[in-house]
Formats: sequence, structure tokens, C-alpha cells
Amino acid sequence: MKVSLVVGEPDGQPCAGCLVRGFSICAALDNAELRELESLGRHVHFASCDTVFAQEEMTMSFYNLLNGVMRLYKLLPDGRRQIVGFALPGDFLGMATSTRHSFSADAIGSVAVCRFSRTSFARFIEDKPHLLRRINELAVRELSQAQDHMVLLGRRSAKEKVATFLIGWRDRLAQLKGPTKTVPLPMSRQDIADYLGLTIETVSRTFTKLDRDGVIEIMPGSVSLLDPARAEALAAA
Amino acid sequence: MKVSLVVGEPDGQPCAGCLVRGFSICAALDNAELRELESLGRHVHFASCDTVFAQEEMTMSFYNLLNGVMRLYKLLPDGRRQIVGFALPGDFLGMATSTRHSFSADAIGSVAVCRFSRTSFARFIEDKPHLLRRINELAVRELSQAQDHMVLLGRRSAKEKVATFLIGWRDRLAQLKGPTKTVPLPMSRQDIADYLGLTIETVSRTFTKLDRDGVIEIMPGSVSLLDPARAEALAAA
DNA sequence: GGCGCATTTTGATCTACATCAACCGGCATG
DNA sequence: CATGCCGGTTGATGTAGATCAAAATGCGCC
Repeated sequence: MKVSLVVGEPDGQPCAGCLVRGFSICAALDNAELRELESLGRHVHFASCDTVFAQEEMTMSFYNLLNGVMRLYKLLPDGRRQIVGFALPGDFLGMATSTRHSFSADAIGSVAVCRFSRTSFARFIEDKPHLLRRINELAVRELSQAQDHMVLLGRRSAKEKVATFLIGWRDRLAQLKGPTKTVPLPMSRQDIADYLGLTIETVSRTFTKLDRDGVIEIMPGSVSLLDPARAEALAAA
Repeated sequence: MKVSLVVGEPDGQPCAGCLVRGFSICAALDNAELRELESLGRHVHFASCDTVFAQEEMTMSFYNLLNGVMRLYKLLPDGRRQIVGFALPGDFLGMATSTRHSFSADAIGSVAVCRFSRTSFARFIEDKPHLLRRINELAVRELSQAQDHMVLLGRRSAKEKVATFLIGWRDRLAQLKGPTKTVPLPMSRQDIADYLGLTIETVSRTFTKLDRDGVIEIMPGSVSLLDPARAEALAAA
């Protein structure tokens, strides 16, 4: 819940060297535009558990995640939490319907973002329909993922939920850093539970069951997918 | 699952007389543009339970719902169904990430849509950033609604789910036709169950409980909100 | 290396909702 | 007007996952 944040200057190096240049909205821009965008953005770092922005807060900035992982979540008045997604490098955050954020976002481990003021970014986008198209594309993709997640929350068993999460997370990481056998899980069991609409105990039990069945091997901070085919079958079914 | 459809000519009258002109993406267009768009669209009618388009089908068309109600849903291989939303007049359907539809849509009662071929609509939009912006706005709004629905599916009780559904549905109808005491429910109990991640029996029981508690009165094809405040409290909490 | 705290796991029990099975009421059909 | 059908409701029972409680594990810190 802390909101401490370390502000840094744009690193001198151009976006050209930026790690997320290929994935993010930036992929739609040419070099001149990148230089312009660069002058608008500020690199900002957050420590683990820092809140980058909170539900109901006025939308003053947009964020392009450069490094680290974030949890995006909504809270009910009584404290129940639903994580609506995890953000990875390249994800663009803050586009809201209204002038207020519809969910909260905080850092899981330390995080680096590129921050843009809402107004200057809006001005930048004004005469760049190709960028707008790119943003729209990303929004539609996210909507589709959201609908997939509704199916998971509404109609799948705990076992299927966990397997689907592991496969989906592995695939997203693979897209960024290439395929690996062991899947790092920087988020806590509570985070996973709140993402899957389960309790922490059920998540834990389901993990150990999958472990005992030889589908995964639980390791501190990660799991190894011993039998990806079986996990994928659970995720698909 | 039938896909019979009656094709009609654009009614001669301009979009100017169209009922959804104010709500839909059309709100972003001037008269000249509306005339152009009009020449691209075809009015099509569907009977109750007709499938307008299906999951995995190639996206050949976009649809602007003019009249009636549609259910939008995803199916798991084993037949489990999750309704991701109900569409009302003014809703714009078919914008997909990929070249294939990510969900199915069918008519609840008879339905009229304005159909655009994917390619000609894409051409139309090309040089109209204001329209693109409008579409983006709608996509972001939908995404936000999807996230709200995730909270409902993952973290709320059956009673809260039903109350939230009734309030939300009432408000959407109110936006279209003005506020009313009695809320028409054209969809079946099974549809409501698949929307809320419940079974038909639980929906039915929850309705009768709310009825007995004096919150609603069940009527054939609709409910009356006797105690909106109590329902709203359930929906908010 | 050992202490203290937070996270995770495991166990025992409970319960909200699912499942299985009648039953009811409207309404279309012969 | 009986008959069958379909959507909805109600009842009896089962169970996946929640809740409550305690132990185990990992981990930073002195």
C-alpha cells in the first residue's frame, strides 16, 4: 500500500534500446515518433508491493511496463479481492473508460515503468491513427482474454483453473523470454487464489495434488512442468 | 443453432431515423459519413435462437444491433457454457483480435441488425480517426465491464450475483428506454445461470428467496423490483 | 547458526451450491 | 378438452471447495 516511488530521468539512451520496443504500443511507431514519445515519458521505479495506481484514483498517467510483474485487481467494499490480470513487460496500463482508474495496480517484486502524463499522451496520439489502431488492437485482445477468464471463473473446477493458469503464464513468459521448463511464479499463493476465484488453501492443495500426480514439481518461487501435455489437457478440457 | 436469416434492403430512410443512432458507434459520425456508412450496411433479421455468428467462425462481418437482445457466449469442448454478456440495441459486435470470432452470438427473441462486411467497414474506418476513437472508447468500456464481471464470477455469492444482474440489467434498459418499475427478462433462467456461473436451480431458488423477502416480485417474463434499495445494497456489498 | 516472522502446507470440519429427481403450470396441438 | 411438452420451481442428497486451526517451511536478520 506504500506509494513511494523513485523518479529517474529518461536514460539518455533512446527507446531504440528499450526492451519492450517490439511488443508494446511502441511497435507501431517510426524512429522520429519514438524520439518524440521518449521526450514525453519518464522512467519510474517501484519497489515490491508499491501501488502504482489505485482504483477510483484520478487517471493522471498512463504506464508502459518495462520490467517486472504487476498485479491488477479490484476490491469489493468488504475487502474481497479479484485479480483481473498480471501485467508483464510491454503491457500498457491506465487506459480507462472514465477519468478514474477502474482497478488498482501494484508491483510484484521491483518494477520499472515508462510513465506518460495523460494529457501529453493524448496530444501525442491525436494525429497518429496508426498508434490508435495499435492501442485498439491491444484493447480488443485484452477483452478477448478477459472473456476467456470469465469462462474459467464461472465454469471450471479448481484443478482446471490452476492448470490453465500455469499453462497461460508459461506461454506469456515464453513469448517474452523464450520457452523454459521451469516456470517462475513471482506472485504469492494468495495472488493466484484471488486470480482464480479460489482460496489460498485450495490453491495450495491443488498444487500438491498436481505434484503428487507427477504433472508438476513444486519448487520455491517456481514450478517445473514435468508433464506439460497433461497440464495442457486439463487447461483445454 | 439454426442460421436462417432474412435479408432486407437498407430501408430507404437514412440512418438519421435509426433508433440507435445516438448510442452506437454512429454517434461519432456526421451526416455525410452516415450516408456513406448507410450504403455499406444491410439490415438483417434473425428469429429467436438463430445464431448470428459462432465461435471459431471466420469474421466476415461486423454487426450493429438495432433491435432485440442477444446472448454472447463461449463454450468449452464438453459443452459447459459461459455467457460473457447480453447485447442490446446500439451494441457493436464482431470486433475480434484475430480473423475468427472468439465467441458465439445468438438472438433472444427476434432481432434486427445492421450488417457490414469486414473489409468494406475496415476501408470505411481507414481515414476516420474520430470513428476509431469512438470504437476504442467502446472497447475500453466493455473491457471495464468484463473486469467487473470477473469480480462477480470469482468473488460473489449467488444472492449477490442475482441482485447485481438484476440491477445491472435494469440500468442498461433504463438507459435505452427510460426507467421502469418492472424489469423484462427476455432470457431464460438457464441463460441467467450461465451468465452468473450458477446452475438453473440455484438461480430459481435465489429468485424465489428474493421474492419471499419482498425484494422482488416474480412475474412471467419479468420481475418487479419492489425494494430497489435492498437489491442495490446486495449488488454493491 | 539460531531466532522471529511470513508464507505455505496439511488436517478436520462445515456449507453453499451442485446434482439428481419430482412436480407444476402454461400453452400449443390434435 | 385431454395430452404432451417445455420452462420453471421445489425437494432430498451429495460434494467441491470454504473455513477454521495448527504445523511446517522458508527466509531475513542479528
